[in-house]
Amino acid sequence: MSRFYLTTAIDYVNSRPHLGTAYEKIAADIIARYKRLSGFDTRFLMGNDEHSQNVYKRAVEQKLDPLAYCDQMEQEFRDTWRRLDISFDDFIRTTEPRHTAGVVELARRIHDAGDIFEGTYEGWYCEGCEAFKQEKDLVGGHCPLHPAITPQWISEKNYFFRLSKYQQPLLEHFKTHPEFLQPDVRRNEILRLIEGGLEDISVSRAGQSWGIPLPFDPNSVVYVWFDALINYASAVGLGRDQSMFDAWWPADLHVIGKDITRFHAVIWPAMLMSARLPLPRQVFGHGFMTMNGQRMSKSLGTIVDPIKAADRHGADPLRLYLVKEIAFGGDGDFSWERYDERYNVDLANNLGNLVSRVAAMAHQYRQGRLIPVGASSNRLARVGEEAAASYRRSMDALALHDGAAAAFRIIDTTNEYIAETAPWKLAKDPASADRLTQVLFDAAEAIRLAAVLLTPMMPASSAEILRRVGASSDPLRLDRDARWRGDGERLIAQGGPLWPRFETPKEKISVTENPTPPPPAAPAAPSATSAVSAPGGDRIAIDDFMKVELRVAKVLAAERVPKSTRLLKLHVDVGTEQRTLVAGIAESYEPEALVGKSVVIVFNLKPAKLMGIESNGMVLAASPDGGKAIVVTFEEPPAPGTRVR
RNA sequence: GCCGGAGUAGCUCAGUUGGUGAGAGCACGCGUCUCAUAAGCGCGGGGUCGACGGUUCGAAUCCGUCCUCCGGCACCA
Repeated sequence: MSRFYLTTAIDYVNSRPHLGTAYEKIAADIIARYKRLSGFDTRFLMGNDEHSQNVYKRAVEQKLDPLAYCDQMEQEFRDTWRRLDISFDDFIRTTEPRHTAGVVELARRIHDAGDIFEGTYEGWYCEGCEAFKQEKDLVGGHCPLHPAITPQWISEKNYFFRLSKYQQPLLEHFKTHPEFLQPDVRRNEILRLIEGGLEDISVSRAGQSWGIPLPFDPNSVVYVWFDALINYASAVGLGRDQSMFDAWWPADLHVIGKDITRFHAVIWPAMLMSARLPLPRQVFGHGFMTMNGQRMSKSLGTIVDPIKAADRHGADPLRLYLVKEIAFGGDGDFSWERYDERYNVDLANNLGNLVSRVAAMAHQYRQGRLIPVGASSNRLARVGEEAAASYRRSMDALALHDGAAAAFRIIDTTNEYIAETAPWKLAKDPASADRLTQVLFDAAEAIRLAAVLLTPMMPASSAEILRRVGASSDPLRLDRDARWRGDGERLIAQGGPLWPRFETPKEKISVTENPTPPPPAAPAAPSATSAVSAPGGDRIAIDDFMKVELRVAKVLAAERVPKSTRLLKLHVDVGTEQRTLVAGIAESYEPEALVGKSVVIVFNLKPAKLMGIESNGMVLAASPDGGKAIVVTFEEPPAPGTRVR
């Protein structure tokens, strides 16, 4: 039997999975289930990425051993995936010994190939800014912001991977394998990036303990990205079980988010080329999920909890909504309103109701037994066969949304067919007895066929529908079960509504009230003008707010960040000290215009590096949709350092 | 700023190599059946196909310019 090995990205464990993460797993799961249905011996891998400094820090914050913290997170992830009915065959964690074995093996191979070299990461370091400085940024050998401090020349030993060497081989591979990276938008972007030249990349970190030690220098650990990519190979036995590895490698498909395309379509294949291992057959970079048109972000409250979403109507309705609404590869939007709407239309009104009415008539007129007495309806059989063929074409091309739509064409046609044939009229005329039996049989058969096609999207619901129309649901095979079947007896089972209609309250959305009923509080559809409409049911306590320390800061100096269009580097006085911070306001403010102004900053924000500059704080500014930032200032500036609340 | 993609009905989108009077689903309105989950089915309103020029017998479709949005380079603090 031919095999199919597919993977999703492994997830950082520094927060619980949100709907965007879940979307990727659901899509991959639908592909995996489709492949099984198509008769492939399928292996579906997922996992967690644990060797990140952020994970380490998060664990330390919670006073946990990093591994214990990761164990805890693994449970959270597994719980979510179970709730969403994700049928992974294997789940790998980068802290497992089997992964280490794979990393060691691959690192050794690349090292043996001469593609790892020792280098130093070095530069001028300004203690005042706590950042490395470019030579060109220094004025007379000193940092312009700290003329009194002499910058230090610091260097750190690192190992580098000779990525540059693989520019041509990668271009060649892209040329000969147009399917390697999909969709095409992604492919073109990456092609241009490769054409623009590749730089060697650092693959190790010195002086850290959280990570996998390099086999040829135990004082360094493998850089987290290099480490993470290898999971796809270590999970199928690289460096540990050669026969298993031979059986499953190369992977047929890596399903990933578009943000990490470079790693999967450039670095990863180059690593494999260096190690003389076959390349994965395809990388698919899916789009992002937005919530009511806005990027999912914690601070905006636009994170959707996949478990809450599944609890609202069920895991299957959620899966169907995501895959049918969003063209696979493109970005997609989630809104509770739209989710409810699709649930009612597709499932309650069309599919669910169709199952109910056919079952009811089969029982009312034929005691639940349907035996075909003549030829099937030409129309239904033809639409069914056509839809099944189009479904397979779409699914093979990973056009999952089209696949789902094809299945629903059968359902729509069956509803039309019932209206046309009007079985309740046939039932009144004894002369039409055979005709009635056949009509009901055909309707049941059409439902069966649609349910088979929908199995990857809605595994549990499809099984229940198949049971109700008297068809078997275990080991389904597309080549056998996705054909119109005009023979055989059907014992129809009745049951309650598969998906009760969901009634949305009629009153219009208001800003203060919780607009939508129970499960998750559905934020009112915000107009395009307000980016900050707080979800009514998701307020924070005063204590939460008090964690944020806002203070008045006076701008002492400001300059543009080189090569950046949006960033300004500010040097500010916060009363007790002076700080450097970076703000994304260069599009609306000239640096000179800010000097001397008093602004509000988040004082107790963790430092972050932007364009190589460490930013110690964040300037508050309004961010109108599509407009330019407006910094919060004062008519009468208080003394620097004054607390704002 | 550079590169790429997109702008079609209130919303989400389809529209193959230019050619019958511009489509689908949802939402809305009307009608209708009664098997069914106030579901189904039928009909309908509504669009200067982003703007302006050009090529052509003919342009949503090809070309140019511009506007807006999105994405990547490259940065959400």
